[in-house]
Amino acid sequence: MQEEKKLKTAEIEKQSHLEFFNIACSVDCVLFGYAHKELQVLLIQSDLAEFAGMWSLLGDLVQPTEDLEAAPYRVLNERTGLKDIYLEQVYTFGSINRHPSGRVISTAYYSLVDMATHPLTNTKNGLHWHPVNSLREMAFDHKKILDTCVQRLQEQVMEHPLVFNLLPEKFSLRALQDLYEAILTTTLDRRNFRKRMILKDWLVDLDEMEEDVPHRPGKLYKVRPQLRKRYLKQSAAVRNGHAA
Amino acid sequence: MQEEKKLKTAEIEKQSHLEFFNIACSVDCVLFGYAHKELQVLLIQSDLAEFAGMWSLLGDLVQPTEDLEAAPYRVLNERTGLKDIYLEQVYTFGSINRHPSGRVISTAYYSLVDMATHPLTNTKNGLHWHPVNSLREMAFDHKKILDTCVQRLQEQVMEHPLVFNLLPEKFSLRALQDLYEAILTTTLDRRNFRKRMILKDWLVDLDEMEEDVPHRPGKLYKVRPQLRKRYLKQSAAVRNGHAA
DNA sequence: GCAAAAGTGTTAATCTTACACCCATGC
DNA sequence: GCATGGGTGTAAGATTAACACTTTTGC
Repeated sequence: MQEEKKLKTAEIEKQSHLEFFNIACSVDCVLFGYAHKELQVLLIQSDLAEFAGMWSLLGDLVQPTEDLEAAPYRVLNERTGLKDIYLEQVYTFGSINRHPSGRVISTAYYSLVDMATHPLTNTKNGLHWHPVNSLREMAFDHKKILDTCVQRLQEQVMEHPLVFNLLPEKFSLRALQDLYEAILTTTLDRRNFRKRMILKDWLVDLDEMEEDVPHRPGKLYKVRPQLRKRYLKQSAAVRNGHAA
Repeated sequence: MQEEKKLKTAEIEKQSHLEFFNIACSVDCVLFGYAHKELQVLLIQSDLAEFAGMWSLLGDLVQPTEDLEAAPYRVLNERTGLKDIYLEQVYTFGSINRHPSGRVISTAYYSLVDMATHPLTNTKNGLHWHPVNSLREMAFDHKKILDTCVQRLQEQVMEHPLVFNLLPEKFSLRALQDLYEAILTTTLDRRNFRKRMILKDWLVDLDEMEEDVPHRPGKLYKVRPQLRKRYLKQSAAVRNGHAA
């Protein structure tokens, strides 16, 4: 008993000097896409035996020479080629045993990525888009991270013009509403939705119509250019200035 | 040029193996108190030469053997003796140069602490309560952290029954309103404030009156006991269950 | 002309804000 | 009785939610 206590103390003593820096910091990116009227998330196969066959988010260790907030931009860029789009920090996960091969604290970010204009450049390690709502189990605590990010996205999406990266440049209000319904997993009243969007003043009426639709064509809109700067493909300068 | 590149590559190579774990993780706690009708924050003198004479938040490195979220509870407990009260993670700060003596990534938490019933047990290193609104400069990036936490507190405070730790068990609506005004740094309409509080159903009318006031005494209220459990002094079990 | 989706307005309910007078107490 | 803050209600405005019919196109 006494012996055991002494050992423990010694161990803690040792750790307090050598192992404080034995915690690694990583980022995990929840990259949301949109296809087939469903919200998608970019996943990769876990390379750990413990999680064989399970999907994981895109993550990487934070480099000693990069700002924490630069790390998810790097991951995003490495995986999709995208450089300067909206990324939001959501939460930091740090349970002792969340990573089987060591102590890793991970900060989660989410972003919205246009799957259509940024096709994956490779499918190594099973990199692929997966419908968010058909995911049950994931590697690490990534299901929890994903859920937290989906919730945050849902909270933000009505207040901020985030979603326009997920649509082509020209889109109909119906397409926009479909997207919102996919994100919020509800149905929305068409008239109220249109009123709200008009009120928000995020859209520019293009005076163009849908073509080749088997019904009455809808008007086409685009997002106001200023908003594109702020939330979508934006300059590095703006991005850095935005960091909280 | 070529030489330099080679060196850099070698350096990065080295870092990728040895120095990934050379990033330390810490937590910084923004402990809010309330006195003299002002929001206060618990500060300590910075022990670094770089920040001589400046105040800093209470922080500590995350132990290798504790969950990230356990760390702020430990810091809180070490400084105030409080064990189980509401702590919310706010944001993680990780600029390369935020800490002069090494790479430290810090996750910020805030909490609300009753200064009256939990007086400081020591004033070592200048530990003291400081009015939030008279702080200009702080050590590290702690002013930014503080500002972020104040903002989060302001966002949360009307939606959640957070503030009752900052008042005695029995309080008048006026005292409650003073507190809200201190937190939000606005004035509030008395009638509308009272209506809102009644609507929220957070309070129990004690059928008692203020005493020894030089004017008409007000009714006394307490917070509903269930809410005390959820947000205030709560059991460790509840706390652990609450972690996001 | 039929199927399919676009487009459009009004009403009721709710919530938010602004605002003024009488009341109870200590001195 | 006077100074101080306690206590109360109402009306206007803004926001949100519910709801149905006509129009345009492709086939």
